[in-house]
Order: sequence, then structure tokens, then C-alpha cells
Amino acid sequence: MVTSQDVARLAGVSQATVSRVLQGSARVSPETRERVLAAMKQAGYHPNAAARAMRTRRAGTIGVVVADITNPFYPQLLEAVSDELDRAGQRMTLWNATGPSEGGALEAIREGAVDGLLFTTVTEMSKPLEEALQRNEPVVLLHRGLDHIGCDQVTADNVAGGRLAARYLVRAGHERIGFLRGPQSASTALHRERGFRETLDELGHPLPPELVRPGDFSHDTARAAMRELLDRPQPPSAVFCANDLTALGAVDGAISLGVRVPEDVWVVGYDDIAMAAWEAYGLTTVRQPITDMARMAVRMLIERIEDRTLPARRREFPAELVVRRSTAHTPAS
Amino acid sequence: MVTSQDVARLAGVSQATVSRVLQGSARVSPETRERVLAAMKQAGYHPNAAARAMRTRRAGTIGVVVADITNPFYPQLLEAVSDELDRAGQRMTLWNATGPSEGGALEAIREGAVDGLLFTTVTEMSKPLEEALQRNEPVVLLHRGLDHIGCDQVTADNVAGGRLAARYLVRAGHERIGFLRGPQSASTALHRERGFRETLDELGHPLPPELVRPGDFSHDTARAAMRELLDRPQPPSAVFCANDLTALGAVDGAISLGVRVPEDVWVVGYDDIAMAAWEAYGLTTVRQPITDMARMAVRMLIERIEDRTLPARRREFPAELVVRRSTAHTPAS
DNA sequence: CCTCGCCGTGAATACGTAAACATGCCTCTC
DNA sequence: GAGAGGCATGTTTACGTATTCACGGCGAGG
Repeated sequence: MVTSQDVARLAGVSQATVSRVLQGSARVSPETRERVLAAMKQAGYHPNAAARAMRTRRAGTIGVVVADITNPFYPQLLEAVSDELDRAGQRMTLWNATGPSEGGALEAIREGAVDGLLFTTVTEMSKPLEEALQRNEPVVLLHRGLDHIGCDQVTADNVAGGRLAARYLVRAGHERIGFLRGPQSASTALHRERGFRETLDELGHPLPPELVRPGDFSHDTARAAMRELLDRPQPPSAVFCANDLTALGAVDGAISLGVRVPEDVWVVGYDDIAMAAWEAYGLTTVRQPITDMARMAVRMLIERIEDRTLPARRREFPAELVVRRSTAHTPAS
Repeated sequence: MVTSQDVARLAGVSQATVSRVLQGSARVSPETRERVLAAMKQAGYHPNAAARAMRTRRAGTIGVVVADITNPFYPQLLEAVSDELDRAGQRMTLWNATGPSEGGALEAIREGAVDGLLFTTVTEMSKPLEEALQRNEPVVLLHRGLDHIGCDQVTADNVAGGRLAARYLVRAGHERIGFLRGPQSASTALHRERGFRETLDELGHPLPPELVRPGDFSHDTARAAMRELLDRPQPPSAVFCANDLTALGAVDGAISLGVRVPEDVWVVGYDDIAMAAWEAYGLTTVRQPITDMARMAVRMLIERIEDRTLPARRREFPAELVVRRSTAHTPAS
């Protein structure tokens, strides 16, 4: 391994001067700088990350935790996060945590292997997370939040999104509306459901309990649930789904029974993932500005890494209804 | 920060003993071990990753490079890679490299920020990659390979997969077969095309040049290309696509023109991503054992990190045709 | 002409861990 | 009973970098 010491010898300067050139900011005469840069190049020098991290107490890496990377929503989120981190010159360590096993990420921040953590899928205030927050470790919650926790959070207005869906379906004249829920541990699922239910109540069309099915944000569970709903004597004429993956499963459940979307049943999703726009589904959905949210979260995290004394901040982004083919312009019933 | 020194003081032993307890293997009396463990717990000690990395010359992290994380194939691959790395106690740093910008990953390995690299989407022998191989850095190519390079590689038999598709379509009686290509820089695209073309030639049904369209493994490009093919006076009766994302785009292109799959045109994809099995598409495709390949690649990389003198190894996995609804059991023409 | 201060550079040190080397005691053997 | 050897533990060092402190020289001001 080539060290700054080797470069120093080659350039006929001290190791300190090499370090100064590396940092750029120090005062080094132009001639010396040139000589050192040439020596670095000639020797094929690259500063050692571990030594640098030890000295500066910065790993140059941030950790990102997602719950299920095969849910297409997260790759879209990750793409934006990754871009923004590149721009900031930070590396990204990723955890695909099934269940409440953010343990690895929290261990990493305690060990100093990452400078901060971006959680996209918190579900609860786990013991290690509580510890991390108490120790004032840089943590930002993106997408899913924790209601009563003082911690940086970037979310979308999921209550408003649920309201949009409810108003849209009721105004279109639907009388029997169904709902495919998300996991009750996800704030997104809860808020979307709350907005949806409240608005249905306000409009005098409360959600019939028999048309509500539990779910876990997975395609297969949603598909099965939709088949159950459609097999009922009085099936729903429209179904709102807690996220797009659920909605795609619902559409597939309908197709599998020969039930047509939207002629026989409308389906509305949530997130506006790329696939929602594809012809085979043409899914009406509530869009949240994934990319903007991701960028914001990364910036907040980097700010917090640089200044841990900042007050906890919350940013909420607006939701927007995107109408496509899965809901016709005239009611189905 | 709590250091092993602090723990040592607290337990009334030397720092070396704390380190020995940490390593587990050293000889420490049971009583001392207990005392040290208790002190660690009481003090809330967690070993510093940077210092450890500097001392052991191991980062405990491996780097993974993908080209386009929004292509659902890669999340599936990453899920398996991530699982296997967890099992090995390694962290994963991810690069989502658009274009030939594996630069970040190669810089990271030179700096020692990662112990090895897993490339899932190499396209060419870039300068930095060549350097890394010359320096005998631990590098494994997964999914896409480089034909004439002596380097660990885990691929599927894409030539055989292309043959399977060709034989299937010809035996089903198709006379006008089209092909949506992948990027010519991807070994997978080239090999699939080679197997497909060669077999069509052997069977006396060479690919008509006017039914071949370039592509980039993206949904939108494939959709547009499919519309061009279907708009021709003599459209194809079956289209083979260089990967599943391309095939899904092709199906959507057909739908957008009111052309039915499989009644009017058959579509065959490649990869068998999860969505291929969903009802809306029901895509016939060539499966490659993504999970097995990922596991193998991770194990190979870890072996190589532990012993850089190993000879370069290649593992090729078999391909398998999965027939679904996008190809009916009787020819369309 | 002398002194003060600044600028460029070198020397020395600290970061936290792992491991090589050193030490003292206890036991076993002849 | 004395020497040898093993075992538990302490002392010391090295890893590579960033930074603080020290120093010599030179220019400016009185």
C-alpha cells in the first residue's frame, strides 16, 4: 500500500505537507503543491479510508434502511437518495431489513461505520433506535414517520392523500367502496386509512366493515384479498388500496376472476410508482413526490451530521391524485 | 466515545485484555472475561469501526454496483446478495451507476473503504477496472461477464436461454419472429441474441432484419419499438425480448395499439422477474436462478477476499423456459 | 539596522484497536 | 527442591492520516 509517507519521500517533503495538499485548504507554495501532486500520481497514491475516518471521525458513508427492496417504490426512492448522496460525495450503505431488524444499521452508527442513518420504513420506537436518538445520533426518517417523536422527518401528507381518494370515489357515485389496508405498523398505511375513512364518513358513505381487508403491502396478499372481496354476494364497485403494490395485486386478483377493471370495479392505488403508468395496469393513484422527498431527506441528514444541535425538523409534502384507466370517467355501478 | 481503554479501566484490566475478550479466541480466564463483558455493557462500549479497520485492514464491507436499480431484476438480485452478506456479517455499500461510472466503487476499493467488489452490470474493461484486476483486488462479476478476462464470474448460460426461446417459437409454428435487442455493451444481451439467432438459423428460420429493433433494457424504449414492429405491413407473430423489462414494455406497446397478446402476437421475455408471473402480463420467459447466482457470487467474493491467490473461477448456471399466458399453446398465425 | 510577525515547512502527536513481546506465578517433573 | 514450561495478563508498538506546535527565513516598519 502506498502511504502519504511514501509520497512525501518521493516528493522530498514531509508527510504533513502531503496531507496539507490533500486537504487543499492549507497553505502550501504552488511549486511544492505541484511536486506533491506529481508524486501522488506517480506513486499511485490513494488515501486510506480507515485511517482518515479514524482521524476525522467521519466515515464518509451514510446508512439507508429499507424494509422490502423488491417493492418497486423503494428502488425509486433509493435512486434519488443515491443521486443526492453522490452529489454530496457520500457513500451509501444499505440494509434491506425484513421485520424490525434495523439492528445492523444502529450498530453501524454506534461503531462509527456510518455518519448518519436514513430510515425509510420505521415501524416503531425500538430500543436501539431510542438509544440512538438519545445519543443524538444523526437520524432522519423518510416516507414513514413516528408521530410523537422529536426527530427529523420527511413525509408526504398521507391523510390528505386518503382524503383525495375518498372524495374522488364518492363524487364519481360509488356506493360500495372497499379498502385493502396496509400493515398497521406503517405510519403511511395508518394515515392514508384515516384520511380515507374520515372523508367517507363526512360524505355520508362510511366504509362497510365487510369490504375492508388486512394487508401487508405485498402483491400476493392483495391479490388474494381482492378475490375474496369480489367473491362476495355484494362486491365493491371500487377499491382503494394502501399502496400501489397492493393495487397491482388487486387488479391481478380481479383479472384472475375475469372481473374487468374499471368496467366492473375501480381500483385506486397510492404512491404512483412507475409501473402504475404502464398500459397493462393504467392505475389511478395518489402521487407523492418521491424524488423531492428523498433529496430533502438527504440534505437534512447531511446538515444534521454537520450540526447535531439543530432542532428536530419536519417536512411534509403534498399529495396529488393521478387519474388513469383503472377508474373510468363514469361510475361503474 | 467509549473506548476499549475506558472499559479496561472500569474492569481493572489492561486494554489488551479487553481486546482479547473482544476477539473471543484469546486465553482469558473466565472470571476476567465476565468482568470485562460486564464493564463493556455498563459503559455502553462499541468497538470503533475505523480503528478496527485500520488495524485489521478489513473494512467489513463489500461494494455492489448495479446499473439501474429501478429495473426490478436488480432489487431481486440485491435482496439475495444482501441476505448472503448479512449471513457473512458483511455490510453492503451500493452504487447505482448510470453509464460507465463504476469509478466510485473502484476508488472505494483502492482506499480500502470496501474489501471487495461485486459488479452486476459490467459493460467493458474500463481503465480503473483493469487497474483493480491487475492489483489483484477482490472482484467478482455477477450476471454480466467479460468474455476474455481472467476474473471470477458468475453468469447464467444466456446462449442456451436464447436457444430455448428460439426452439420454442419455431416449434410452435411461428414464421415471422421479431426481436427486441438489449444494449450491445451487455454480455447478457449479446449472448441471448447469439443463441437465439444461431438456433433460428439452424432451424431454417433466420431472423428478418426488419423485425429486429435496438433497445436499452428499458420499458419505454421497448414499448416504442414494439409499436413500430406492429405498425409494419407484415408484423411479427411472435417477439423475443432481451429481458423481462423489455418484454413488459413490448406487451404494453401491443396493448396501446389494441393488439392482443397472445392472440395477435406472442411475447417472450428473459429473467423471470416476479412481475412476469403477475396476471396482467403472464409473461412467458427464460428463467435464470437469480438467488442461487447471487449467493454463489457472494461466497466467491468472500473466499477471494480471504485468499487472493485463488485461480479465477467461472460458474455458469442453466436457463429454463417458463411458459405462461403471453404465448398461447397454439400458434397465433 | 533591528525587531516583529507571517509564511512555508518539518517534527511530533493523537485517534482506538490488535497483536507481538514481556513478565510473574504456579505447577509439574526428575 | 530446583528448573522448566505454560498460562494469564500487562506493556509496547504499529496501522496512516490530520493537526498542532515548533522553527527558520524573509519582508516590512520604526
